[in-house]
Amino acid sequence: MLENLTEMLKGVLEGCVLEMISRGETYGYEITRTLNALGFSDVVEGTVYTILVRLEKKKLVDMEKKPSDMGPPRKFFTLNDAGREELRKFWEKWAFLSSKMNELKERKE
Amino acid sequence: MLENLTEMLKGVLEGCVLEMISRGETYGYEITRTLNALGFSDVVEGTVYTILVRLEKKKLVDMEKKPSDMGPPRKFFTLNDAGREELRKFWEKWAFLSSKMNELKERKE
DNA sequence: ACCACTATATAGTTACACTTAGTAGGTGGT
DNA sequence: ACCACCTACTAAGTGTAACTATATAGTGGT
Repeated sequence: MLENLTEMLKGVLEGCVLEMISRGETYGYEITRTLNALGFSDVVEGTVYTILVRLEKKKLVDMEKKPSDMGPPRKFFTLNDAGREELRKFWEKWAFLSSKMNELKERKE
Repeated sequence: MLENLTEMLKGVLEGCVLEMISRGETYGYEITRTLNALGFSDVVEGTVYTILVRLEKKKLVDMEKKPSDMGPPRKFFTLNDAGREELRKFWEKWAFLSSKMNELKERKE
């Protein structure tokens, strides 16, 4: 339906994942499905897993492996303090960009 | 003041440049100054020129070189039909992303 | 046995903003 | 004449993050 969003998602998708984790313990496959349902229909598992690996490396999330009765074990993620701070900064940046883009779009001369 | 916006600008800055050109004939140095004044204070000439080269390669803009009384000659850019179509798509994508991000942010459960 | 769904991992590619450094023209001060 | 500073463009190289493609594995239904 809509053209390729890829480039516009850079720096945004990671924030979305952080936000989703902040709503409560979740795992990669579920995050992917939620993103798809939100409207980001082209986001696939591979993309989300690389983000999760990155978040773990940056120590913004905690992880706990738990069995599932629907398939292989799941890796559940929760935000830690650093993650919450990062998320706060993310929304701050988004608000800034968003307002500037609006300013540019609506600007009359 | 605000942290690094770099990643979030990917796919956005090019659209901003297109928008600015659509407002009337302009050139790299001026676009950079306008972006800085808008609030994108870290955007430098080098970044804008690479975008302009790309836009020309993609044949979204027309270029005309003109002398300046303030320094070296300027390369003035104008949008062509393909550029206007690209700009329209850009704002469509931005509107989509923007609304989805808002949905995610405001979501209660 | 085969397929579909659930679930994770990862090497390689691409795109784009950024860094850094260079070239050049014009003005004003010393 | 020289220098500092602003104007104006170019281009090679870097870093980051989303995407592509593929592999592995558990569970349930036919």
